[in-house]
Amino acid sequence: MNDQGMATQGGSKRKYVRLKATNDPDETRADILAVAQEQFARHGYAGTTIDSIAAKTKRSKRMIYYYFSSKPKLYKAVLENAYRGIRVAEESIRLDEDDPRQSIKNLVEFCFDYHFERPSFVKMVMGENLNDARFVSASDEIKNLHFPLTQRIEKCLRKGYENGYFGRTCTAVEMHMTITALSFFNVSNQATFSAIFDIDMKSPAVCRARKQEILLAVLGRLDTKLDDGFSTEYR
Amino acid sequence: MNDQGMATQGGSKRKYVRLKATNDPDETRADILAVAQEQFARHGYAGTTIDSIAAKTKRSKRMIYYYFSSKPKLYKAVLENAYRGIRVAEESIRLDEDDPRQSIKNLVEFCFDYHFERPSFVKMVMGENLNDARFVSASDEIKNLHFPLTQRIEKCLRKGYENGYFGRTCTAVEMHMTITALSFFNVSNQATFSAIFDIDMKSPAVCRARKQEILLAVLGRLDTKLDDGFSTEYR
DNA sequence: CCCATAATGTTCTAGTTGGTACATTTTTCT
DNA sequence: AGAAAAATGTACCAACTAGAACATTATGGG
Repeated sequence: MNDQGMATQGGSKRKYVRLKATNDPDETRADILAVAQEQFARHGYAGTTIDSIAAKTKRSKRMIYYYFSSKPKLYKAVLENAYRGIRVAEESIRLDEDDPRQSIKNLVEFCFDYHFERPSFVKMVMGENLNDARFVSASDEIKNLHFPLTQRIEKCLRKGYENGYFGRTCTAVEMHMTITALSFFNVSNQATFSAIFDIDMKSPAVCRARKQEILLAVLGRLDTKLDDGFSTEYR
Repeated sequence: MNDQGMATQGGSKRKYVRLKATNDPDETRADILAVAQEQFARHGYAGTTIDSIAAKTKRSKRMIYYYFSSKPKLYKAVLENAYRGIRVAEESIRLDEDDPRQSIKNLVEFCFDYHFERPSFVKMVMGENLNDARFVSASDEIKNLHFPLTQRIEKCLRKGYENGYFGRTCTAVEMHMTITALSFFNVSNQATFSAIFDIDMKSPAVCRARKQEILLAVLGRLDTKLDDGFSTEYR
């Protein structure tokens, strides 16, 4: 792989990429990053030791400091990499279907699947929240990554409301939060929920049912007219 | 406080409770437990040091080992205490209203508020999930605490469906999961969401709107008939 | 009032962990 | 080929941490 001598996606600025891989900084960086994500996700920031990362790496501990300088900087690199992943993936969601309900369905399906298939991303985000989002707050890159999606959702919601597909509407951020919450929780709290209610939330059947459930709640939110005889205002 | 010489709620088995509080095991235990919950919630299991707990306690580190033997046992005590708290509180939710939609509303409101007001409980649960629910799985007490609520929810859902209040129904566990997910996420991911979308999710206005949003989704789920022209089956 | 015991304080240690100093090999450029 | 620079390996340390050893005080029954 990468034996064409072409530039790699990594941050290396060398003119010519070496063909032999005895010393391979890009590979080393990527290796460290992948192992670090796995470890930080599983054991949290404090629970992860640089030694444990190094042990699972093809290179030595020295390399972690060589490329990432310190534990917090390594963590930050992992986190930004993770957020970049979901934001890029979101671009491919189809939100311009003729029937906006189909767009919302696409959104739910993407969100559910993305989280379900990437538990270590979910755990990274959980870790950040336990840490009061210290690293997310400090990263301009992460904070500037979300605008596109909410704007597209807003467009979709407006279309659905104006064309009479949705009886109600809500803000794009609220919609995004609802869908994300349901998709996220399905993974983030899988361990305790599975243990307490004695179900296997990873099984295809349960997973399928849950996805359908989420879709019903989300579409129900946009569709319902329950004003008849029951006020939803809080007393 | 507790100057009547009556038995305290703690595990002490002394016949007579001391009136002076120079040595006060119940108080010491409770103090340690509260501080420990706060610390474990904020910094996770690995991130919390016994020394840091001791420093915030009125007593010394020695007492932590005196009453709780080890770090994992202290953690387990904190966790069981936290779960006991919510299960007991759940008993007071009114789920037998004439209008089952009101029951569901009560449930949503309770769940939302309980989590919102107890971020450290939420964080404990997050920590457990990051740890693959190791302690929850090992605690029979926690696992046997949930039955009452789901049974009551099921009764409420059946009544609502049979009496025509709900156009659809679902299992009690699904309903519980949906409501919990939305309420839980609102707290668990507050930090990253607030940072990324630049909103203050702790403000009363945002909080109120969010609660309403959740209620609409949940009731919408039970109410909607969207079979007209749009199938929710996955293709 | 005295003593067994419960409750608390102080000091130390063995093991870990983030990070560094120093040494060595590999690659690139001329 | 040979020197400079990049990449990697090894050995080590200072700080921290869970827990234990040892010492002391407070309490309540007789």
